[in-house]
Amino acid sequence: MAQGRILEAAFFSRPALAVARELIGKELCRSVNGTIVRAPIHETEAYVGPEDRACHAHRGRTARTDVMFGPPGRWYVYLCYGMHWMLNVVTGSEGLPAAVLLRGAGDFAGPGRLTRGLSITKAQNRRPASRRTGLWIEDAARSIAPDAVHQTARIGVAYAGPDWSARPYRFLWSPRDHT
DNA sequence: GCAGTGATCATA
DNA sequence: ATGATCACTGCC
Repeated sequence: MAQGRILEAAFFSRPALAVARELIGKELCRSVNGTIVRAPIHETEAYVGPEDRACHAHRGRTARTDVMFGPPGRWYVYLCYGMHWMLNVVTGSEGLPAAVLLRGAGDFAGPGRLTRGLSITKAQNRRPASRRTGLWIEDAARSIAPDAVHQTARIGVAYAGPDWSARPYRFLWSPRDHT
């Protein structure tokens, strides 16, 4: 299978919502022990900045959220519920904390299953998305029909309050949908 | 429906 | 030092 163009900082240095939408259909690529796995991304969520009450950076710059304040195109990986690694990519301008959570790719449905399936842990935290670090994203050969990308509220963010938790910042690839 | 599991952060 | 919280998953 042909390799696509590797997405660089220019792709990620835009608002999280645009990046989250356009990541649908791109290929998440993981290299472990010389074997490369390419998984089409089918579910993402945008965490748009410090004003976003669901975004970890809403609480300010801490040891954990520091990476979101840095340059775009780096991985933000953190542990949730003591056992699940969550994989995000930092977006937007340096100094403005925002990120996109990768919730599903290939056969992996759910953010915790995705990281487990691709052997992603805190070892990838703060590293750039690049071939060199073994975890990157490529443009896909296939194109996604615009009406195949759906939006819903984000999952598991009720703590953010009715306004922010209801915003349609989750993007889903639903190729078989018909209306 | 809810327990597991441990890093993180606010509070002291 | 302590306790609450948590961008989830799997099993009841």
